[in-house]
Amino acid sequence: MKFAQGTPIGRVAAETGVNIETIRYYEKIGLTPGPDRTQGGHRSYGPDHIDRLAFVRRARALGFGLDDIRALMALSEQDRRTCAEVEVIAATHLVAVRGKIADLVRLEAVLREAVGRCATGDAPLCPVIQVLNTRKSL
Amino acid sequence: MKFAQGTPIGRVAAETGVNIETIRYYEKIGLTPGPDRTQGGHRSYGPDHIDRLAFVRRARALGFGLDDIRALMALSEQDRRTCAEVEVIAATHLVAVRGKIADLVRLEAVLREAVGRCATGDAPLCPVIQVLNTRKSL
DNA sequence: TTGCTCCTCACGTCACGTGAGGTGGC
DNA sequence: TTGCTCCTCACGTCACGTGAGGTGGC
Repeated sequence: MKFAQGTPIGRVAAETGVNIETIRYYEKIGLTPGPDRTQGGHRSYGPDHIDRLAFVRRARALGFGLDDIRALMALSEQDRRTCAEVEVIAATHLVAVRGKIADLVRLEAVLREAVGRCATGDAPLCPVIQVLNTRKSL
Repeated sequence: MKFAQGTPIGRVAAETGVNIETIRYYEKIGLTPGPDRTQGGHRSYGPDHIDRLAFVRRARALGFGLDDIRALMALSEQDRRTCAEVEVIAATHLVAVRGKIADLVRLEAVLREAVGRCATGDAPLCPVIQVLNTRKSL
């Protein structure tokens, strides 16, 4: 009576790359369904659960927020007519990612320049402190 | 007896670009010193306070964490021999910024490619969902 | 006097991670 | 039986933002 047992959470974590506590957190907030339990109360996962967690993990790796992921998971279970909605979510996220890149590239340039002047060592005042004391926008 | 009054928090917020609640938060965690108070208990800022808040704001705009900023502010008040320590903090942060940029650029490429295939409309399955269901690293 | 600004709490946000104290299962 | 894994619950993290309920100051 014990064949086809599910996978325990630790193994799921190792297979999906999602931390054990994070798996429980996703279940708690309703992002992923709660699995069956053993008689002792331990979680017992089936292949579907593992696929879902892997999906969430990849979506997180792509920077999607949990609300977006919730929507993406729902859409992924419907027919391909929903691709338009998926595209909206992904395209919006893409814009956000590009915005973050642009911001960081700007910071990088300012930091690189200031740190570079530190390295030359011939600045009268610390160039980094100077930048932080300079009254100009970003 | 009322000349040389300090600046109220609202004006400080407007001048420095730091939100009122954020100014109070910085004071609460000891990042910035608490200013004098009026008889009614209102905060009254002097030029030094305003300079400090502007410093914090620029450092935050460059992506420094509050602990780094605490250290940078302390160092900025010492002689220029501390530039080496400032440089370490800034250079470490620069490495982190570059790491984030690299991560985001990778995400951007994956998202752009998938969303691009959505736009052509001739994919059998939604390309974004496909990416999320594909078992490969990041 | 109006009403705009300021005050102090406390709780919410985002996506988890950490620890305490206790138990299942090979 | 050992000890590794799992359990729940509560609190911590980061850097704030929001709201409640009340008051100062021109």
